[in-house]
Amino acid sequence: MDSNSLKAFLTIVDLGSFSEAAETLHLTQPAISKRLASLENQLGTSLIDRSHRKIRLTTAGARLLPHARKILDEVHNARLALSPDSLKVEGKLQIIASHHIGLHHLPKWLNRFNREYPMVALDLQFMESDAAYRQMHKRSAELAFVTLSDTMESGFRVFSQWPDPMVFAAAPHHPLAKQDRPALKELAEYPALLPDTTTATYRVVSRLFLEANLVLKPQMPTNYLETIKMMTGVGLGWSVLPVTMMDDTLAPLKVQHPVSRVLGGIGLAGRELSNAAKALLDIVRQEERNTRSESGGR
Amino acid sequence: MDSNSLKAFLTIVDLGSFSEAAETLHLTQPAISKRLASLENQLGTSLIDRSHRKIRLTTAGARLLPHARKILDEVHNARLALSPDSLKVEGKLQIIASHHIGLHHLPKWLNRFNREYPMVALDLQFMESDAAYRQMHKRSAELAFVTLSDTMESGFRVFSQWPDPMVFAAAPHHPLAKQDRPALKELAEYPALLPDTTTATYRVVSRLFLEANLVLKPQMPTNYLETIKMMTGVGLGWSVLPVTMMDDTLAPLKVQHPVSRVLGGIGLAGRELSNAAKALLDIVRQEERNTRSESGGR
DNA sequence: TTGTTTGCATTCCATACTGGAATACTTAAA
DNA sequence: TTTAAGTATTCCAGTATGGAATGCAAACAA
Repeated sequence: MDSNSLKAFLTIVDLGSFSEAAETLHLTQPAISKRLASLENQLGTSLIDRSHRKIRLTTAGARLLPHARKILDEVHNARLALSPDSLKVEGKLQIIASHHIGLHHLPKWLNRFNREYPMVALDLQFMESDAAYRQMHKRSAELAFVTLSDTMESGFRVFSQWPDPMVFAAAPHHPLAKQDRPALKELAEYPALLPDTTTATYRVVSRLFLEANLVLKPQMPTNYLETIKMMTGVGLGWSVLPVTMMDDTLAPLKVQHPVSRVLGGIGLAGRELSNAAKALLDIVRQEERNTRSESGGR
Repeated sequence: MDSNSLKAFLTIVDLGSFSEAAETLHLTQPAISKRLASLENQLGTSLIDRSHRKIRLTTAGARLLPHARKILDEVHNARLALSPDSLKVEGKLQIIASHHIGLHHLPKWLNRFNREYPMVALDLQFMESDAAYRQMHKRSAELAFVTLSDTMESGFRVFSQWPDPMVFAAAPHHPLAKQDRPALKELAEYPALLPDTTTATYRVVSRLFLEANLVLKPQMPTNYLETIKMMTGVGLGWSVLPVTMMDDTLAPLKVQHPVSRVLGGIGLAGRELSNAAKALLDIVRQEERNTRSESGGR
C-alpha cells in the first residue's frame, strides 16, 4: 500500500470527482482511475461506487477513510521529522481565518510575520468557522483561526485561544437605546441582526431566547459582522457584536445576560506543525497576550 | 512512500541484517538492498550506515523509526478494518508467554480456545518478560502474557491483569522453616534462590533487603520458577514463589513483608487486535475471573 | 601481510507497473 | 434520442522491481 494510492483515494473523496482529483494531483484522469483501481485491487474490495453520476463511498471505502487520513498524517509527520533544515522557517503555509479575525487580528500578526519570516509563502483563505472545520478535516490548511465551537469535533487541537466578549448593541436613536436595562422580552419585539444559524454567536443568542421562552426575530442579512454593524448603526435592529467593534455609531444595550465567544487557532491532532506554523503561532500568542494585558490594564 | 519499503527498513533494523531481513520477507538480499535504497532515495537521506560490519541507524534512520512503526501499525489497522469476515475467528495468532504462565495458566486457556476456535493457527513462543517486551515492540507477536512491569514502557496496552501473590518459602527441614516469624535479617544469612536481576520478582525482593539495609545472597541458578522450586525443596536456600506453586515439598515462611506481582496480557497501543486475539482475551478474562472467585470464595 | 569469510552493492535481464493520449463506455439530463 | 459529463479501457513508452550472478569492502585469522 503506497501513500500515492491513498492520497488519490482521499483526493477523489474530498473533491467528489476523479477528474478534479487528477487535476489537483497533476495527473491525467486515467492515471487517477488506475491508482484507485490498483488500491482496490490490493485491498480486494471496491472503495468507491462509480455506478451513478455522483460518486459515493462504499462501506469498505467509508471504513478505510479515517485510516487513510491517519496514515497520510503519519507519513507527513515522518517526512517532517527528517527534514534537515529544522531551524529554517520557509516554504508554504496554508491558513484559514474567519472574516472577523481576518479584519481585526490578522493584520498585526501578518505584519510581524512577514517582516520576521519573509521566506514563507502565505496561502490565506477566508471562510466561516464551520466551513473552516470541514476544510481542516480535508487537510486543506495547516491552521485555522476561527470562533471555537462548543461542539468541536475531536481530532482538532487548540493551539491558542482568547475570549472575545460581546455586547448587545443598537443605533443610538433606536428605541432600545433609550431604555436603561432592556430585558430580553423587549429585545424580542425588534428585529435581530444576527449571523446565520450555523454560527456560534447565533447559537448563544438563540439559546438565551429559548430559555426565556421568547421568539427571536432574526433578519439574516449576512455573516459579515462589519455589515451587521453597519446595518445596526443605521437602525435596522439590534445585534450582538464584539466589544472591540463598538464605536459611536452604536449604543451598547445594558442587557443582563453576558454573551461571549472564544476565538482561537486550531490545528489537526496527529499532524505535526511546520516551522512556519509554529512561528506564526508564537507571534499570535505574543500579540494576543499583549492585547489582553493592555486592555485589562486600563 | 510505500509500506513495503518501510517494512524492509524495519525488518533490517530489527534483525540487524539485510540478508536476514530478505529471508524473513521472502526476498533475495539484493531486493532488500534496493528497497531500502529506494526509500533512502525518496527521503533524500541515508537511513542505515553499512560502512561497518555491524549495521547502525543514522540520525535520520533513528528519527524515522517510530514513525515507520506507527505508519505500518495504521496500515495494519486499515487492513483489519476492511476484512469482510469480521465474525470469523481464524488465521494465525502469534502470542508470547512467560514460562510460568505457560505452565500454570495457558493450558486451561488453550484447551478451551482450541476447542472453540479450531481454525486459528496458534504460534506460541516462550520467553522472559523483558525479552517479551522487546519482541512485542518489534511486532513479533500480537499478545504477550507476562509479569507486568512497574516500569512498563508506554506504547503497551494492558488487556487483562490479575494478582499473583507470592510467599517466602524453604524446605520443611531448612533451619528457617523452624523459626516462627523469621525476619529479613535472618533470611539474609542463608542463600536466596531467585530469578535473575532483570525479573520483577528479583527487583521486589532486592528492594525489601535494600530498604532494610541488608545484603541479599542471591544464587542465580535459573529463571524457571519450577527449577527454583525444586532447588528450594531440596534445601539449597530460601526463595519467593507464587502461593499457587506451594505444596508439601515446601514450607511457607511467615515473613512480615507481603510480596506480590501482577500477571497480565498486553498488546500494543495503536494496533488493533485480530478476532482471534480478542477471542483469546475473552477466554483469559473469563477463566481468570473464575479462578479468583473460586479461591477467593474459600 | 595475506587469504578467507561474511555481508552488502552492483550489474544484467526479464517482467510488471505506471502514466499519458486517444477512445470507448455509462449515466443522467435535455 | 441526443447530448454532456465523467469514468473505464486500450495501447504504448518509460520506469521500477526482483532474481541470479558477480563485485567489493570490512573484519578476522593465520
